[in-house]
Amino acid sequence: MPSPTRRERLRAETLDEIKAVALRQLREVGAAQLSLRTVATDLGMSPAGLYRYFDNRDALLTTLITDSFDRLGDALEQARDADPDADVADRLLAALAAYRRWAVEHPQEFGLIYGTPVPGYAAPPGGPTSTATRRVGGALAPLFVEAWQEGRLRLPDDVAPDPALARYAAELHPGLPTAAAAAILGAWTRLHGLVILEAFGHLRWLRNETSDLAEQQLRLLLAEIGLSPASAPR
Amino acid sequence: MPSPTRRERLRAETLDEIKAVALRQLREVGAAQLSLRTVATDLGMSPAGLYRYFDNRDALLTTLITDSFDRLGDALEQARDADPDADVADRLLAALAAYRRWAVEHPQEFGLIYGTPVPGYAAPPGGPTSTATRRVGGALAPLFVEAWQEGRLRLPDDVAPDPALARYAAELHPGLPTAAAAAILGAWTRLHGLVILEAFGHLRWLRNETSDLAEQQLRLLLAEIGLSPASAPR
DNA sequence: CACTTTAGCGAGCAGTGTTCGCAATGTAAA
DNA sequence: TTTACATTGCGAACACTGCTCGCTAAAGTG
Repeated sequence: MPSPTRRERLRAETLDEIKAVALRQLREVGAAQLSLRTVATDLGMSPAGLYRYFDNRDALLTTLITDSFDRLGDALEQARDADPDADVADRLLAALAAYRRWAVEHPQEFGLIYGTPVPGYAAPPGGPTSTATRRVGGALAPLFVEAWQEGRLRLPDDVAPDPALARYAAELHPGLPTAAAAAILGAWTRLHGLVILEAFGHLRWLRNETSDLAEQQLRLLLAEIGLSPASAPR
Repeated sequence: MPSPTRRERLRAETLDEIKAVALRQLREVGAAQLSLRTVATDLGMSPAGLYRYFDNRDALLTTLITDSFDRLGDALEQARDADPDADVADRLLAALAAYRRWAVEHPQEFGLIYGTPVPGYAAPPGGPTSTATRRVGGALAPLFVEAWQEGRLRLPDDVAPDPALARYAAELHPGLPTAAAAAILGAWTRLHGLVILEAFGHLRWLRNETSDLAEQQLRLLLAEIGLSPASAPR
C-alpha cells in the first residue's frame, strides 16, 4: 500500500463528500429528482466541477447503487450472524426480517436498487453492480444450504429438470439437488415480492401497521419450506 | 347517453391520439425519458397545445398508468375466463401465467405501474389509479375463493389473528377464514416477486430462457397451496 | 347575426445535464 | 530553484426539459 499523496487523499475525501451529499439528497427527493446542480451547490462547488469525479449523472447513480447494495449486504450479514449459535430457522428469519426492514427504512435506496430499470441499461456482467448483486444473494443463500445440510429443507415434488436451475444449485453447493434450488428461488421471490410491494406502497390498502403482517408472512414463507422459527426476532 | 357534439368528439379523438403516441413513446424509451415536446411534435402539435388536454406531465403519466392497469386487468380476465369449464387450478395457472406474460411483454408499462414510486406521491384513495389497482386484484382473487369453496385451498397452520387480514378476508368473501387470506396474500406476493424480478432483469444471471423456469415456479406456487394444475397452459 | 367558448400556437422563463477553454494549484523533474 | 506537466475547479455557454402567458382563429350558441 503506497502512501497516498496529498492530492490523492484530497481527491478521495471530496469523492466521499460528493457521495454523502448525493445520498442525502437521494433519500430526500428520490433518484429521479436528484440534481447534479443541487449536489454541487450543497458542496459549495460548481456543477462543472463534479465532472472531474463522475463522467455523468448515471455514473454517480451507479456508485450510489453499488454502495446501497453494500449497505444492504452488510445489514443482512449482520442480522444473519448476530446469534451464530441460534437455530438455522431463527437465523433465516432474522435475515429475512432484516431484508424487509432495510427496504422499508430506506425506500429510496431500495427503489434505486430494485426499482424500475432504465430501458437501455444492462449491468455489465463483470461490473461493480453485478458483483454487488451477488453479495446480497450470497448473504442469504448459505442459510438455506445449511438448512438443507441439516436435512430440514422441505423439497418440492415434481421439479422438472431445468439446466439453469441445476447450474444455480451447483453454484450454491456441490451436490445440492435442483429441487432445493427451486425451493430457495421460490422463497427468495416471495420475500422480494412481499418487501417490494410494501416498500413501494402497494399494500397500503391493507391499512395497518404492516409490520405484524409482514413478519407473519415471513414465518409462513419459512414454514412452507419446512422451517419453523421459534423465537421472536430482533 | 347524450349525442356527443362535434367538438366533444374531436376532443376525444385527439385525446386518444395523444395517449396512443405517449404510450408508444413510453414503450420505446421508458417513463423517465418520455418528453412532452416529443409527443407534441410526433402529433404535429405544439408543446403548449398538449396542456389543453393534460394539466401537466404527471397527469398524462397518470392516465397512462390507469390505462395500463386496465389492459393488464383485461389480459388477466381474458386468460382466466378463456376456458370457464376447466379446473380451478388450471384457470389459476392460466391467470398467473398471463400476469407474468404481460409483465415480460410490456416491461415499461409494468414498471410504470409497479415500479419505483415518486417520493411524495400517494394515489388519492378514491382516485382512478386506486380503483384500477383493485381491478387487478379482483381478477385473481375470485379464483382463489373458488378453490377455497371447493375445499381445495390448503390453509397454513398457526396464522396469528390479524385485523387487517381479517378485514381483507371478509372483503373477498363472507366467511372466508383469515388463514385463507394469508395464503392468498402469500401466493400473490410470490407471484409478484417472481414476475417483477424477471421483468426488471434481476434474474438475468440465471442465463436461460426464463420462461420454463417461471412456469415451473408458478406451478410450485400453486402446489404449495394445494392446487396442482394438470394441463400445460397456452 | 353578435357573443362566448375552445383549440392551438409562438415566445419566453426557469430549470436540467453536459461541454469547453481558461486559470490556479499541486507534483515532480531538470 | 526553476521548469514542465497534471490535476482541479470555474464561468460561460449549449441543448434540452416542463410549463405559462397572451394572442389568433375557429367552433359553437343565443
